[in-house]
Amino acid sequence: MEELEGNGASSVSSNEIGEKIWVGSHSVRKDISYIGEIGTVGSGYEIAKLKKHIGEKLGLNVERKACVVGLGKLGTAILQNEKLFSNNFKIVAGFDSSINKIETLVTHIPVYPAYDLADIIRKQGIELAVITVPGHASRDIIDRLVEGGIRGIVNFSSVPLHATYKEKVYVSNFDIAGEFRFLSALFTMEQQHHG
Amino acid sequence: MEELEGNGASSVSSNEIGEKIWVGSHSVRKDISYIGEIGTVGSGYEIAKLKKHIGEKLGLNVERKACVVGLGKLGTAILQNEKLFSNNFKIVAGFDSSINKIETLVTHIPVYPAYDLADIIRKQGIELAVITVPGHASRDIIDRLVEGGIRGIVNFSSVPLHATYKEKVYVSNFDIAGEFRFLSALFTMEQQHHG
DNA sequence: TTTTATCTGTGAAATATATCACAGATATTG
DNA sequence: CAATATCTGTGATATATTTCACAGATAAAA
Ligand SMILES: NC(=O)c1ccc[n+]([C@@H]2O[C@H](COP(=O)([O-])OP(=O)(O)OC[C@H]3O[C@@H](n4cnc5c(N)ncnc54)[C@H](O)[C@@H]3O)[C@@H](O)[C@H]2O)c1
Ligand SMILES: NC(=O)c1ccc[n+]([C@@H]2O[C@H](COP(=O)([O-])OP(=O)(O)OC[C@H]3O[C@@H](n4cnc5c(N)ncnc54)[C@H](O)[C@@H]3O)[C@@H](O)[C@H]2O)c1
Repeated sequence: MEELEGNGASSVSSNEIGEKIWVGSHSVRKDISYIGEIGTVGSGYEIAKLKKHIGEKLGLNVERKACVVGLGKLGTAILQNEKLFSNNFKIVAGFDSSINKIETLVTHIPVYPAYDLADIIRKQGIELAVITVPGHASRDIIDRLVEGGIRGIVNFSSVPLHATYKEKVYVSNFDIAGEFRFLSALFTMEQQHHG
Repeated sequence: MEELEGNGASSVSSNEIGEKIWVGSHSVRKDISYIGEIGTVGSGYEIAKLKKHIGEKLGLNVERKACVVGLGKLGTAILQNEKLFSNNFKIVAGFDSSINKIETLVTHIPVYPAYDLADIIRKQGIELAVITVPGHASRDIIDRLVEGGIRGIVNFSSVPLHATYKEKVYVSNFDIAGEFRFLSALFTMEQQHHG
């Protein structure tokens, strides 16, 4: 979108969108239609209008606060990469159980001891978290995140986490080793089908 | 599985598996049945046998080589975390375009300049790659990985990559910001449905 | 052995998702 | 203005995935 706007275009067709994201124009139209009739027959979708509508429906226009739990190698890499986050997500806190880590880490983002987790999340209204603690600690961490009222979690620890639907907390598991297994399975199955 | 074996159990029912991974016992049975009839009515699945069968069908018993492209913060975190990888995945190489990075990085895993990418992958038979270069470079990197005969890619760069089906290369995109957007969308939609 | 409990494998039914096809509205061209 | 090209929104169709229900096999108990 930004790319197209940069090129001076002010509207875009379902076909163009489809090509960009590798899906059929049918699907693009159908998906967009779920959030309302906002296209113009003959010319397509007005980009600014489309972005506004999607943003409103999906709550992407409001700024949301995020935190990182577990400031090891991976956690600090993410913490220090806030430029990666689009302007509606802000990492406002880091947590670790090791006081040593907290005291030695140099970053302009406030870092706290992990026992304050639930409290700080609640007080600051943090809605999103990235978990980068060792696997054995992740179960405990998610419980406390939920206790603090977290809404969404990206879990990098090697043990897959399931948030209970009842508590309305959504979690995505990012597991490199698991993904490697999945990818291997894909291409071995392909080979077994004779390739 | 290992957990259950540790407890002395030698077989497991679809029900028990389902509880562990939060899916219905129906689904467990159906999925397992796709790779053959290996269960025993009345007592369930013999764990050792089950693991062997799944491993063979999905190619998880053979050791596969992996590499990391882009040795920045994120890339080195992954490179230095090889304990994270189960014993059938081995990171055998790292790549970066900056000679400086390559020379200063301390690790026991060999690191190479990025222009050798395709060659080294082919010669060493590397099948899997993790991309952790800045977004603008990822398109080029994937082309060269494919050229070198890569089979699977986990892409951390912020631009989503699609491997062409024709070339039979599978890619998974791990995008934290994107996942945050997705999670936000989930819980805002829930709120709009009145919660 | 007989009875009862357990558990798999799978056809069938129910859902969900993706794809298609086209009426009808707008834009563009001459 | 008329004719043609473009493009959306959506009902209908097709495909895929989940869930269900149960026959029939094995194990355990009596
Ligand atoms: N750091 C994170 O937490 C994080 C999280 C999610 C995604 N990402 C994404 O991962 C990527 C890397 O993040 P980072 O924080 O490690 O950045 P970084 O700048 O620390 O590292 C990037 C590395 O890639 C190397 N590089 C650049 N061009 C290259 C090329 N053509 N070939 C080979 N190597 C090349 C650079 O020399 C550098 O070492 C970015 O796209 C970022 O958006 C980062
Ligand atoms: N490093 C990677 O590339 C990578 C990739 C994928 C997944 N992971 C997973 O991410 C997790 C972290 O990886 P890492 O390499 O950063 O490990 P790490 O050991 O460098 O960091 C773990 C950090 O978590 C902290 N911690 C431990 N228990 C805690 C608790 N109860 N509360 C708060 N903080 C606690 C530790 O003090 C440490 O700083 C691991 O589960 C790993 O399997 C890592």
